[in-house]
Amino acid sequence: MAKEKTAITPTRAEDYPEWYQQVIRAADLAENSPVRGCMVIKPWGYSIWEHFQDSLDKMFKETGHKNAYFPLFIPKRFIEKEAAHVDGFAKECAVVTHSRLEANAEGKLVPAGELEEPLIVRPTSETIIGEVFSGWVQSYRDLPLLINQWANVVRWEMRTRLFLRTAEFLWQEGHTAHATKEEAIEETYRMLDVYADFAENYMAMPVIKGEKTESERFPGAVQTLCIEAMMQDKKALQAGTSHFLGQNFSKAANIQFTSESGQLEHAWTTSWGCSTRLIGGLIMTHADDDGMVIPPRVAPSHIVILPILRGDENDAAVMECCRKLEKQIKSQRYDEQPVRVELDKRDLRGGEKMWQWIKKGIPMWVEVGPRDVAAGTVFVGRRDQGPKMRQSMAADEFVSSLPSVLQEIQDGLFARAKQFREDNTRDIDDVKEFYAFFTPKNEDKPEIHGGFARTHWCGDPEVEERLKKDLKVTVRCIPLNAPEEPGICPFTGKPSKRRVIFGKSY
RNA sequence: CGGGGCGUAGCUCAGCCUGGUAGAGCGCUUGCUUUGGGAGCAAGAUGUCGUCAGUUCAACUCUGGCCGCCCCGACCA
Repeated sequence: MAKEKTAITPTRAEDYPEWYQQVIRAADLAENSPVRGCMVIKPWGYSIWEHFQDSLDKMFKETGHKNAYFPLFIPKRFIEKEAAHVDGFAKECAVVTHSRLEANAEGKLVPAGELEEPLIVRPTSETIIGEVFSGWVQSYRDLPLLINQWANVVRWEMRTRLFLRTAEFLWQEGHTAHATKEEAIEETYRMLDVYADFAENYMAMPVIKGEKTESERFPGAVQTLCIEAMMQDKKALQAGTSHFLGQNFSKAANIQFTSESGQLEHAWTTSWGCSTRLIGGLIMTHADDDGMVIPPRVAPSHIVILPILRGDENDAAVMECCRKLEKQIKSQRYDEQPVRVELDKRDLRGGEKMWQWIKKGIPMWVEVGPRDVAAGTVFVGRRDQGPKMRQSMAADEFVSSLPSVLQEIQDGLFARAKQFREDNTRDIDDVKEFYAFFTPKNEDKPEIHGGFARTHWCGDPEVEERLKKDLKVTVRCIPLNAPEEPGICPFTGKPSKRRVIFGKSY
């Protein structure tokens, strides 16, 4: 059987990491920049980020948060205040040490004006925001303090991949301070729920809510919660985190307040964030061998109109019909907003044009040619179905069905992703089976293998260390919603309270 | 930061071993044909061969330094 031609070479099965790069290129989402480790996010990719921002921002505001902005630079002494935090981030900090450039004898610019204290380009803002919060918080009446920031951060990574790990990335970071431990913990869980809601209902990316083990915890946190998603190569992607910071940062930054009973107390803080990494997750959840697939709720455009122009007397009528259709489509509403439509008038061959949009992952496209104009029909394609499954239908019927079809695509993508995760999740109670599950059959060129193993674990960090070394497998999370299920840890024979999720991660 | 590889057209790369100042495919532009489909034919544009120095009459080719990128390790939203 001849191999079907795919728009992306190689396919997922042939070479997954290369496929990922090619999808980004074909969909025109982003590209590597002249700056080491930093990416250029192109309009189509950035528009996806803007939709993420819009939806998340609304959810943050509905849960009582307000946006603010804090400095890009953090004085070194702030970062030094929280010991575990320093340990975690020191190795990946970009440091500003000079304030100007001067020409040397050879005419080359060299840094001059050394700063008295180096400035760290924020890898995350707990410390600087903590310092500022200490000035904002005096009384229990100032709490809770619920702040979010949309910003860029820098982590000097050795190896980078577009969206998944770049030296600079865009994100939001929520920072809150509370009068009581209970309230802060409640906030930590609430924001995790927001992330899970967003991932599943907007990105159509099913996630498992859970808690990180001590070894995977955020530097300086008491408790780290996360949502974990399974990519199509069966590896796990952490898609959002929410941290209960206890009083670690409030003690470091001296966030103190006078309580109702007149006591001077340290506040309890949280932080939570998600980044442009989510776009990497979106790609690896939905994209296929023909390119990107974008769920309607976060798509830059829902539908593109492709006029079939043949350079003859019919063209004017076709364009006229397309403009009318564009207006009708815009009058439809999906997700409480007008349906987003583009009319692609570019002077390109029809087939070429259609495939460009398929590769970009637009949820739907509609072709209009002279025969359609005459018959009052349109020719409709859906990205969640094969490019050959296009259908002719009455134009007005098509327009009125749009909202429900878009929702059908949204729901279908989620269901498909969830099914994939379930198909690749197994309860494993035996060490041999566990090792076999996570070992590729072809060692030279590992095939896509593994998945999520739901396995008992006694809580011993040595087990984590060994599995990481042997198989590169880690505890992705201790699921929150799983009922207690007493069992035996297959690695130590010790008792275990519940199964945890093991997997290979990004 | 350790080990390996590579920098030649917008992209992917050949040429280098055996020095004589550049090639292919894709892409781009134009023309003709084709037209409900990622097309064909023809013509054309685009390179200080990463960079600096050395050897030489002559360096993309040989030698050395530097810079950058990729892969494998340690780290990671």
